[in-house]
Amino acid sequence: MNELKRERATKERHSSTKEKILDAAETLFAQKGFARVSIREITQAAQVNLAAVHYHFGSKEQLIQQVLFRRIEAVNRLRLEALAALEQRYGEKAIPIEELLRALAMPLLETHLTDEERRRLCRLFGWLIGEDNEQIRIGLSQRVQTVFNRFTKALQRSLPEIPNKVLWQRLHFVMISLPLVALDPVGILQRHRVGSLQRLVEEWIRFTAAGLSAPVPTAKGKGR
Amino acid sequence: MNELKRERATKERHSSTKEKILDAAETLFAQKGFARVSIREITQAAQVNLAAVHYHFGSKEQLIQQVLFRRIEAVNRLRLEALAALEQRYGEKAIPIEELLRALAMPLLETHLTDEERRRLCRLFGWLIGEDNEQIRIGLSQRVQTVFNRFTKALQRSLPEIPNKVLWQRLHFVMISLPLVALDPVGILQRHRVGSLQRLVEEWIRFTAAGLSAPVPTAKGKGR
DNA sequence: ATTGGGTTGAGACGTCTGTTTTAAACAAAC
DNA sequence: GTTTGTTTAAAACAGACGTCTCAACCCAAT
Repeated sequence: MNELKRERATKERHSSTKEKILDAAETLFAQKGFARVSIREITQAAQVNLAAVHYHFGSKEQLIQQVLFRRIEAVNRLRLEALAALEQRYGEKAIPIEELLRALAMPLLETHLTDEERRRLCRLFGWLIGEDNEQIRIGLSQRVQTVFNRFTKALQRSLPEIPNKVLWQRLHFVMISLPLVALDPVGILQRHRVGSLQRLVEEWIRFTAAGLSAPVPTAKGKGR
Repeated sequence: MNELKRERATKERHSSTKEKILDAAETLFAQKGFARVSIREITQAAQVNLAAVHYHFGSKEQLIQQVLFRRIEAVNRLRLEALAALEQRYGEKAIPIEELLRALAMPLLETHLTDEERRRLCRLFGWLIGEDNEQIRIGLSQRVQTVFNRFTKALQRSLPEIPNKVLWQRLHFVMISLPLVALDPVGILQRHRVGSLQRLVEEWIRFTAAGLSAPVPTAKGKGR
């Protein structure tokens, strides 16, 4: 009952106050980090009242969480959809690693994003790395877990000779480096004209695909 | 003249006010990020007067830069020393990629650091990624450049079949992922008992070595 | 012993922060 | 019409913030 009423009341023009706040906050957080953005800045950008943040979210801390969780869930959804499409396409056959990596990277490279928006999105995840708020870390790893499991399983079929545990670890290396490569914090794109981010990501795919496939040393002697 | 006087005056017990501030600031920045640490917090931890920060550094912004530059220069020094040692050891022969990667990783794994200090150091570089202050970015890439060039050159001798440009790019992937792996933001170490950070870094070395060595596709047709 | 410059101490400066409160509107549901 | 959930407006709160001032201090050089 409450939910229905709220839903209709807030859908005045398909962008509720809550959403406006989330959108503005996400943009600003991505630009300057969580601490350097004030609630006043957010409400001003969103063109809503200052008190609205505390009405809808309770505190700045909870707003930050909502911003992050909304975005990570969207990315997760896209990744799982891409994986499902691949599984349907390949059926019984193992999916090439490169395709799996593309499915992971794609949500950060969506064509409907401008280059600037893409950078913002990646930067948002970049800020996350230093974050040590326990609630955020927990909520985040919970949300990422299913994506991890599904992709590890798919990888396992493509790389049967590599133990599950090692694949898990290597997938971490992959997931950690991706947003940073897409963010391009050192400016590879400008320095050597790589052309486009897509080209850079293709290089990253070749790099990580080889890393994932690296032979593991056998228990006795050195596996060369 | 001024310099001499200052040098002697500040060397009261080999830890000057300036150094105490830098040390305390580094620790706190690593824990909470640059914005969330106040200079009152820093001076309190360093047991110096509040005004000392502005006397020695001018502003908080410049203090941040000093903290970063001091640390990156220390890491650079260790990396170049390790590389020089390798070059002496191997002489004419090409240095194995794994050894080069170890030389890059070593400064973050120095044994005289506790696990907690190591995490702090890596986290400090983590915060850096999101930073978009231009002065910091410029000062930083300047300082990293020589390390990059020297290691690329060494890599080139070990991987002659890979074009220089590609090696440069791949080295970026390596350098970006290293501090994050050492920081272990997702907690691989705890989740699967990898044992120690050293073990994890060895896994990272195997991963990145394979990535660096990945064959590049030839201009015509797909280089498989 | 006194001078003088690098250094420190304690305090105050506006300004901005997150948060809370109060009152008044507004739209839709019953 | 009344209720209910939402939104706005304006103001205030206490506290923290970066910065600045200025007298006091220390210690080598004269």
